[in-house]
Formats: sequence, structure tokens, C-alpha cells
Amino acid sequence: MTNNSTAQDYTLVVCEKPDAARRVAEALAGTGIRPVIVEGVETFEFLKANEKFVVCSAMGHLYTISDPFKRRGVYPVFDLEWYPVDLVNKELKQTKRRIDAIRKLAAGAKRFVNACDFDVEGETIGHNVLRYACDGKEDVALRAKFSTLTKDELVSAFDEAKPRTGEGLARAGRTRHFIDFLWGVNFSRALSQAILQGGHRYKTVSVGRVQGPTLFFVVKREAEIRTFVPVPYWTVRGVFQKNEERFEAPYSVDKISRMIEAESIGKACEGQEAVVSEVKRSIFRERPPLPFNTGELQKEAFRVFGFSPSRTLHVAERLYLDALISYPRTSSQKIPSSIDYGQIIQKLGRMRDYAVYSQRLLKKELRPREGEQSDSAHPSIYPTGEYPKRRLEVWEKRLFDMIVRRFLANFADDAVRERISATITVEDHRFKLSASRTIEEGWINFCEAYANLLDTSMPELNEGDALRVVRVKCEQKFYSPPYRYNQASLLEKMEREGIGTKATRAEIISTLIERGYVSGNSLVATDVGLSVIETMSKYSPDIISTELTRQTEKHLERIEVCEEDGEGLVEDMMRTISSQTIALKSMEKEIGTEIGQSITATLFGQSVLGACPVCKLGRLRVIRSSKTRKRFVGCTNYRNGCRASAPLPQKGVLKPASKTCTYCGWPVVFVRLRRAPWRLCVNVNCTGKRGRDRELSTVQKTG
DNA sequence: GCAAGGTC
Repeated sequence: MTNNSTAQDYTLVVCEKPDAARRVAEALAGTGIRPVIVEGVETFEFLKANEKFVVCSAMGHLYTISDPFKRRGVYPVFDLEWYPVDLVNKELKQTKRRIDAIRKLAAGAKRFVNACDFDVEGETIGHNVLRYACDGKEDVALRAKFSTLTKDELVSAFDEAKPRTGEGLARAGRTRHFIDFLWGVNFSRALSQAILQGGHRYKTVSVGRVQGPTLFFVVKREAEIRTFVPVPYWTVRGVFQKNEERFEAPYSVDKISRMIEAESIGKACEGQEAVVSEVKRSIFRERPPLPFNTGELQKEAFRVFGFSPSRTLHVAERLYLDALISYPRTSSQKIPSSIDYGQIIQKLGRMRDYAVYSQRLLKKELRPREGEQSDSAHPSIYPTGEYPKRRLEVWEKRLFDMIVRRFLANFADDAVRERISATITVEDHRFKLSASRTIEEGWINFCEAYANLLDTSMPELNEGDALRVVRVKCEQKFYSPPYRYNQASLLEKMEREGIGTKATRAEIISTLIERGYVSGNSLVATDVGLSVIETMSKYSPDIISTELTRQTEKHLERIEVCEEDGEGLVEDMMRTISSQTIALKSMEKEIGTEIGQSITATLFGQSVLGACPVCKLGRLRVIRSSKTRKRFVGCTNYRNGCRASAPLPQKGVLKPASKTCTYCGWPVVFVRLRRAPWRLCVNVNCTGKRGRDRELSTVQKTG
């Protein structure tokens, strides 16, 4: 940068977040930084080689796209505009202050530097701020490119900053915003409208480029489980005796597909002599676990504490805001030397729980184990060494401890383990036994509670030992269906498929749960989830396929390097979305009835008795009056005028029958009260019931 | 009361 400024001139530096602004200022100025509050927002002023700098920051995206008309019932919408996020989401007052501050500072600035994270979203954040808050400075601003917030890198990034270098990146980012809004908002509106048209009450139903495929993963798994046919197999285990000790060892083939084969092994071995034909000992090293990135921390906290990924991210966010850990949204598995880990380890040594480990590490050369993945904006998640200034909540303490111990373990020695495996031979059949144990704890000692390595044992066997075959056990088993996803394994699947980001995957899973598409600890696809997927596979298979993300990414990469401008891509997508939503709209009522019914079934579960014979649209369900606390049958379509209702016995367990009443078509329930279940058509006017009404009223009186 | 992506 040139140095021809007067004292009033200044360079305005725009960072992505407050934390980055402070570090940029510190790196460039060294000392002499003056914090200045503008519109309630902290900015930093300093002189560098006699040139004045003001560093300010956004707070993530300050601008977003929206439908200018905001009529949620109208779809498809294609005319979208960029807006300050506080106009779209009124809760975000903070971002308005940020924009005001930047606007004020921009008025007096002579030069502009975009110093947001150097990636697609960062470039977009900077571009939009320069364009909308600084009156079209996006083309004249310089771009400082850095991949870590270290002093050396920041200094050279500013020395080499050039204008118009991120155009492609910004265009890719802005296109991504458009694409996600077009697909997501249009189809979410279509589904929500359909449900209203189908005669059901309003319920938020959504799909999107990431939600769609993620839900589809769960639904596909659900289908695999429901259609799973258990196939039998047999296992064979030998019971052996050495001196007085009896023990079991599994056959060398663990699953045998035919019973006759398994039994013939038994027959061949029983009553025979067995010999320990081989004993192998091997020593191997177990390397320390890799540093935490967002996904690994979420998976580990789920495995050990049962924390959901979104809870983990929230707790980590708190720890970060309290300066206890580094930035928690990162892909990196690196611990760069620039973070001065020696000092951190020393500081951690002042905490009682970690003193021993700290001392041990400081005696040796510090070299962390690192993983392959990196992140352009941040290193892995590590403790800062700061002492908590408030009393941490139990869950915060747990996560903090897990992060500290993982960090310390990264510098510790390998663990040394021993594995023993023995082969027992009977005629020409072999049985296998093995065990492993830790010889030198190394890093395991640093995080014993979290290490996932068990010591196992086996009887002491030596080569040549003669054994008695006491018995051979054949057992029939069945192949099991695949496991349902849990929140951690679904997150892992999203990572593998490359959908969502480290910061959003957890949130998207939470959204699927909130929408009622999936539920439970092991994620079961609900009826709503199933019918949303069924509908979309008919009308817009694109939005539930990972292929949409794949194709989009391919185009975005070309846009990034200016081989494509993105306009053709967006137009193509608009045409697709247009025809798909029109097709869906023509079937709105049918689709809505279907999804609406599954919503009712999912939300009210067993309380739904069956279709309403009066309005034909709603479903009859058991309702408990909030006034009288009594239960009765009502129609889910009550809001739209259906007054179908019926009294119910107040005592006893109700179970809907699968068939309707042969006389009147109303639902039938089984009532179980003390004695055997009693079959009841809920319709008081049922023609098949003459004379039996007394029965019902008697029960009601007793209730 | 709609997406996904930043960030608090």
C-alpha cells in the first residue's frame, strides 16, 4: 500500500467478525491501537507507517436475499433482492448497528480493504458490505488474502493486497444464496400451501437443498429396515478345557450360511483332541487421537455424553465467547506452531485437573499430532489456557474437559499395546481367540475416560498345548437390519456426502426433528417425513437428491474462476422450479390431504381413530376437553367447520381398530377396562347399535 | 410460520 495520506485520510478495513477485527488490528499495528466505539460498535484505530487505519467488522452476513413481497402463500417467486438482514429478521438489531457504523466510517474513508475470511462466504460478506454499506466500493477495494490470523500472514496479506481479485468468489457466493432461496423457499411454500388447501390447519413444512437429501437418507434407511428380510446363519463355538479351566473360542468362520455345514463341524470336532497350533504376539503403537474439528467434537460429545450435535456447538460457542477455547466452527485438524502451545500447556498446568499432564509434557519436545483436514480461516479447536472466570455449568465443564484433554493428548507419546492371538486346531478345523492390552499408556493416560480402547483377556495358551474338546455349540442367528441413524451418524453421513457445512449440519438435523420428520434417539422417519419425501420424489426429485448440490458446486467452482457468470445456471433452475411447482400446484389438494393426514397421525399418534365419515377430509381423533378434562371424539377438520363428534367412555384404555364399523362406516375402538377388550363403534347414532346405547352411558356414568 | 450460510 502506498503512503501518501494526510492525517484525516484513513483506510477502512472490513473484517468478517469482531474477533478477527481485533486480531487484524493487533497484527498490523503492534502497539498503539485505539478502540473507538461507533454507533455502539467497537472499531480499532491505529497508525501504521504514518498511515491511519480503521478496522471494523461485520458479524457474518449483514445482507441476505429475500422476496420483496413477502407473501408467504405466493409461489413460485423468482424476483429476489438483497436486503440488510435486520429488515428480514427483526430480532437482529445488532446487525443494523453494524451496518450503520460501517456506513458512517465509509463516508470518510479514502481506501477500503476487504479482510474477511478468504472463502466464498467471506468474500460475499465483504463484497456486500462494500457494495451496499460503502456505496459501491466493491470494485476499488483491496483484497487482503490470508489463511490464518497470524501476524506474519496478516502483514504480508496487507502488503500484497490487490483490487478486483475476488469477483468470481463473490459471484459464486451470491449465486449460492439465490439458488438455495429459490429451491428452498418455493417448495416449502408449495408444501405449506398444499396442506392448507387439503383442509388442514397451518403447519410449517419445509424442504431445501440440504434438508431434502438429509431427510431422504433417513427415509431410505427406514425403508431398508421395514423391508428387511431376516436371513439365518449359524455360529459355531468350541468349549475347550485346559487343565481345570474351561473356555470358549469361536470358529474361524464367524457366519456359516447353512445349518448342515455348522452341524458337520460340530460332529467332526466333538470328542476329538484339540491342539493350540499357533500363538502370536504382536506389539503395536496406537497414535494419539487427532485434534478436534467441529464434526469430530460433535461426534465424540455424542458418543461420550450423548450431547446432540447442535447442543455441542452451542456449548462450544459459549466456551469460545468466554475465551476458554478457540473458534469452534472449523474443519481443521491442525495445531500450527503460531498458537504458542507451549504457553497454553503451561497455563493449563495451573488448573488442578491438568497440572500432572502439563508438567509431564513440558519436560519433552512438544510436537502435536495433526490430521489431514485444514481450514482456510481457523486452526483446530484447542483450549486457550485461560481460567474460567465464572462457575461453569456441568455440561460446559464436561465439554471443556474433553477439549483440554484431547489437546494435551495430542502432544503425548504413542500408547503401546500388545495383541495375542491363538489358533486352536481340531482335525482340519480351526478356532480363534485373541486379546489385547495396553503395555504403555502414553496418551491414553491423558484422557482415560474418553479413550475407546478396552483391555481384553483370554486364557493363557502356549503353542502345542493339548486341549480337550468339551462340546461344540451351534447356534442359529439372523442377519440384522441396518442400524437407524442417530444424530452423530447422520451428521457423519452429511459430511461424507458433502452437504451442509460444519456450522449448519447440526442445525439442519434439528430442523428435521422440529418439523416432525424424524424422531427418537435412533432417528425414525415419521409418516410426515415419509410423505414429504414421497411427494418430492414425484414432483421435484432434484431437491431430495445430493446431485443438486453436486451440480451446483461444479458450476460454483466455474463461477469462482470466472469461467461462468452464473446467470445461465440460475435461469435454468428457475425454469425447472417453475414447471415443477406448477405441476405440484395442480395437485395441491390431494398432496395436502395426504401430508396433512400424516401430520395428524405423527403428531397425535395413537389418538387418531380413522377418516372422518362426515367431512371425508379430516380424521377423527380422541380429544381431551381442556374445560371438563373429559375425552371425546372430534374431527381434525373442526377449524374448517366439520362438527363430527362422539362421546367416549371415560375409563379404560382405547385402541383404534383397523376396520371401520360395517353398519355406519365410523371408526371402531377397543375399550379395555378391567375385563377383556370391548369393541365399540364410536357413532352414537349407529344403526347397528339399537338398544346397546345403555351400555355406553352406564360406562360413562361410572367414569 | 419458508432455505442455507455466515456469526452472537
